[in-house]
Amino acid sequence: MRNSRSDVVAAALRVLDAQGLEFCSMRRVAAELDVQPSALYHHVADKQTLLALMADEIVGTVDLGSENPAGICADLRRALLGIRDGADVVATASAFRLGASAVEARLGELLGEDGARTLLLYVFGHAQSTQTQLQARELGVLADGPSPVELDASFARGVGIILDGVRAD
Amino acid sequence: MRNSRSDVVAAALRVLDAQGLEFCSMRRVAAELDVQPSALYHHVADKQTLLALMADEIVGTVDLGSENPAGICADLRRALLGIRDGADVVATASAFRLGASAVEARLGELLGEDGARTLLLYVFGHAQSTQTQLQARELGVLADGPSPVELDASFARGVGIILDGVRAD
DNA sequence: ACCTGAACACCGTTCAAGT
DNA sequence: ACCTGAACACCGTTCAAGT
Repeated sequence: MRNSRSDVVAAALRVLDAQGLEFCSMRRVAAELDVQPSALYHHVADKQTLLALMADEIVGTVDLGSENPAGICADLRRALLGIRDGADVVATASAFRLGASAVEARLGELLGEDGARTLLLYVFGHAQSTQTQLQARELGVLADGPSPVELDASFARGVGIILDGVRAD
Repeated sequence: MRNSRSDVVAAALRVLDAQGLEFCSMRRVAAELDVQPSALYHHVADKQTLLALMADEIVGTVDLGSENPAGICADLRRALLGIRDGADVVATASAFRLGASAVEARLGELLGEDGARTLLLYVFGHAQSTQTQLQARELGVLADGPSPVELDASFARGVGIILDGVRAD
């Protein structure tokens, strides 16, 4: 046995974190494993499937035990921001199978379907925008804009607004 | 004078609507204009810039006169869904310059910054997910899932939740 | 089962040169 | 000012063939 499917996913996540989604090509993932590009297709149907598996891995670390929706959202955000372009990867993959995720199911139990959906879309959107801004800042493309602390606070306020709205229903 | 910058943007929007974002390449936009790919770089710095101009065009049709935030959101959604992959194009482009858009400024006047931001991220996320689902349905990849009417309703409920939350603040 | 090697049909972008 | 032609360094994916 040489490489397994999870070796491929792990290598892809390493490439993602090191180079970003733009450069996370099948060819670079193959190179990370010292293997020809075509070898990947023995483990994975296509790139889209690989991205979905990566998304599962990223979201899999979220703690669903809590009764506190704001806590779950914060933990999801932590997971998304924990790897380069994580929000993009998960948002794109989830768009294809919203309702399939354990996080949405758990939030649905706590808040109802509409609340869960509203909250999730907000968390993805905010995390995506945060990650894009922080990267632009690193590249020196963007000088101004909110600091990380301000972004944390703005995230929390948005979650608060939505939770207030769910309760007001 | 042969082609202008707006000719390029218009051609790109035609290709986008006909083929989708995945196939909206610089080479295909050039072909749409009966021109070599390299000719586009006389009008536009790179593909990212072209996508930003397309996003401006898409969002430019939104009516900002109304005092009613829900109405503005509905109109923004109409604009995003009015062209294939419009939500994706605008969401990606806006991530780079949130705060720059006229829509966010107008919603900010009506609701405050946090409310405007929360609402906008939700509208983008919902429209993106809607567009992905409808396309998957067309391709026969997805058989079940909410109908267009149900998607409209779920959108309206999400907007309602957020507006209730803003008022409860 | 897992991988190589070679090929196919694409990309975005640059740059000298033409009109 | 606007465009061509040619090139460069990439893509994702397929498929026969090897072990």
